Amino acid sequence: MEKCTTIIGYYEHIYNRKLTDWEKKLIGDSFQKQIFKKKELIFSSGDSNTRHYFVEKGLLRMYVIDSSGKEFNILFARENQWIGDLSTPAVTSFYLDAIEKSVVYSISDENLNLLTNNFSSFVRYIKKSYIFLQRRLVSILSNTAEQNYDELVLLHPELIKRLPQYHISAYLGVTSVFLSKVLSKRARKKD
Amino acid sequence: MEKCTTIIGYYEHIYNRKLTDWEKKLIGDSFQKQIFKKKELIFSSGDSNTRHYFVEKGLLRMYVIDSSGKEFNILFARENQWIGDLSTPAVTSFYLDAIEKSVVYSISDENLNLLTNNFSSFVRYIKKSYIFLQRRLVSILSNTAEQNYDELVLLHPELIKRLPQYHISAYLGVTSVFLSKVLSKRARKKD
DNA sequence: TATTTTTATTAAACTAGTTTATTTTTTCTG
DNA sequence: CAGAAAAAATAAACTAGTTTAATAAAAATA
Repeated sequence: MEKCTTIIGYYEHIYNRKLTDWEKKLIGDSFQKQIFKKKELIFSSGDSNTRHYFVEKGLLRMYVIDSSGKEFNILFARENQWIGDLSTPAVTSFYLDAIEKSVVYSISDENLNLLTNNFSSFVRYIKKSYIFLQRRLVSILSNTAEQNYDELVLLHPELIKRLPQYHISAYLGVTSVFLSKVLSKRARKKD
Repeated sequence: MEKCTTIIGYYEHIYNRKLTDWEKKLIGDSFQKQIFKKKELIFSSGDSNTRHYFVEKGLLRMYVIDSSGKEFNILFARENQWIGDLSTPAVTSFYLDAIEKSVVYSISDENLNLLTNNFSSFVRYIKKSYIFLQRRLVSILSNTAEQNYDELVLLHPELIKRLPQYHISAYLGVTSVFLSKVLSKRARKKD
């Protein structure tokens, strides 16, 4: 499986030892070498079971498109970096494309799990935290403070009740004065 | 170790099986029950080797304070949720405090690693990704677009060279028009 | 329940960032 | 290297969000 030398090198670096032939075979069988040309779309919002990508050469970006069609970049990956939606195999809300012609090794979530027997609670915790944070970043980048407030009400109504408003505004990235203005304007409209 | 019933219950839920007495002892020895009163500070920016916290009862928040003294909340944790700075044992730039009187179980990063033998490359990848994203969120919340541009130039000069400016603006969460304006204004000043 | 402290509201002047459209510059391709 | 296409700059009118400061309402505590 000489085609996977970069990935094998990466793992040997991470583990700080040579890999066995068996391990090398496992890697060779799990990863798939792919070449994407400039601007090529790798996965789209709506796709499920997206793969994880390790960049050998080139530059990828993961991004979202908001309701008005605007793109917001979430992450870039260049040589020797990983990129992908950690919420896989769930349906993704991200797009992944190549900014430059890129050579990558991709792996399914299932194979990656097999490779790294990662079903411990801590891994779940990190993964969930990461997905949560990613969602937040997307919201902050692409929504107004008012939209983010509504989202918070929808997803975490208990928090709204338990938190003083100034903690909520700091969470949304706006001043307490502004949040108060937004809410009072809205309350007035309802009457 | 009956004091850790919540944590043991949590692990039994995660693993979907009963824990052995040995495992229960390990948990009992690793975790430390703590009670924090309302507004009590748990850790501060500058602290190193901060612990991970599992909330049994109450509400915690992790936040940053920007250069102008403004607070931005990064994460809240209520019953049965974890909170902590995943970049530990490195020096943290976060603050953690209790919004309500809280009962928690805390564990050191070292013990958590022992408990979940998590030295696989995938765990490192998630952890690094998470820390990276967290840093980005903090920047987006607390800096202007211009400051974020400077930070990007400082930390990732290669990216600036490899990316078209409109991808950078989308990364910073502003329009390409605005970034262009900021940069040209600054270029004019330099002359 | 009266008082103090904390939290939320309002106002007004200001700044950061958007939108749309046009022009200029740079990069890609035949 | 000419022409087309992609990216960057500019302008101007606009909106989202900030700042400071004063007032009002709600919550905690004696």
